[in-house]
Amino acid sequence: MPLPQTEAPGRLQAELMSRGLRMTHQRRTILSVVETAKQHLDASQLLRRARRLDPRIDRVTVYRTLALLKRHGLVDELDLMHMQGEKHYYERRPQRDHIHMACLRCGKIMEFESDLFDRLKGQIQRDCQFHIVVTRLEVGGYCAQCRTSSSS
Amino acid sequence: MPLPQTEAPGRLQAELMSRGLRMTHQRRTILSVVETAKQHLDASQLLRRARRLDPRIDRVTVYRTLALLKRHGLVDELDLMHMQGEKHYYERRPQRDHIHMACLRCGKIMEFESDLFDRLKGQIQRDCQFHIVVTRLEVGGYCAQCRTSSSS
DNA sequence: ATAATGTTGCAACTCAGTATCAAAAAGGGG
DNA sequence: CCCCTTTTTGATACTGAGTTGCAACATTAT
Repeated sequence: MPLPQTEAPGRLQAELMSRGLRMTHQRRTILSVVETAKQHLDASQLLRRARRLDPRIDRVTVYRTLALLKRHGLVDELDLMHMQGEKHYYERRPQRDHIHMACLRCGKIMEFESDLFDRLKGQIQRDCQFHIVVTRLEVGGYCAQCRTSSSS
Repeated sequence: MPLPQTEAPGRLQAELMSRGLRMTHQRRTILSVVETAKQHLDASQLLRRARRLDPRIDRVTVYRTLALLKRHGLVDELDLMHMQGEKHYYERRPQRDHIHMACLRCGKIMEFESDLFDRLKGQIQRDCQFHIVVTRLEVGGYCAQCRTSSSS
């Protein structure tokens, strides 16, 4: 039974170095935070965690590193339906795209993979002759718990 | 042959009035701008157009009216992959959801409807027991023209 | 080690969107 | 038609995410 995507720690770092980018102490720190995150983090949460490992990291460096990772397709930027403020959230780009569902009542974020989604992307590429680089499918609504517990 | 969604002008206004909301001069003006827009407009573009019809409209009123329309599900808010700045774009909520494709090179926005997308939403509701209120599927990539003309 | 080049921290800035609050306008009842 | 209550508005000040410019500093190749 194959391991479900061996999330090798240091993978991001290896990717960047293989592209000839300088590996600074700050970048290493930020990459490790991104790699070990269990939830979706925004830039200021990332900064706080990075500073616990190296207090002299500046927020500008976090933004610059995130921009770098985005440019190289190593992280995806999410809005999560802008449920609080306009900040963005980040996650390592997964091997297979998934959908983000945000419960408008409890704020929970759920992820969902689907063959239909993969087929839809294929259809877009074919029917629209559009070369897809990045997709973002976000859904707002009410989760099973919130649907039954009182509202809606 | 049925008309493809008679975009009756004044429809938004009628919707809001039927919900018991006060119809002010400013709201009427902003609604008419939203209804007659041929492209996706951001808040400041909406303000400029509204001011051509009534110069004493304030930008705060535009934001408030957009929030109102969003709350009532009458407009959708788009990010269009944040290609320039973090502003949002608005469009009347269509009868059938569609996908927005943004060309990362020329900036063109394309729309696409798909049965697969409708089926995917159905699958989400069923498999995740999630009651969908709003969806946003945005795709970034390269359009047919930009793919062939020089870069890839 | 040294030099060339890329990266960082700091501070100042931009820009979209929000909060507050007194003044003005809607709409219902007489 | 006018008054009264309630909602809406405009002005202003503010917030908060993200960016820019630049001198000082770290990284990598030599």
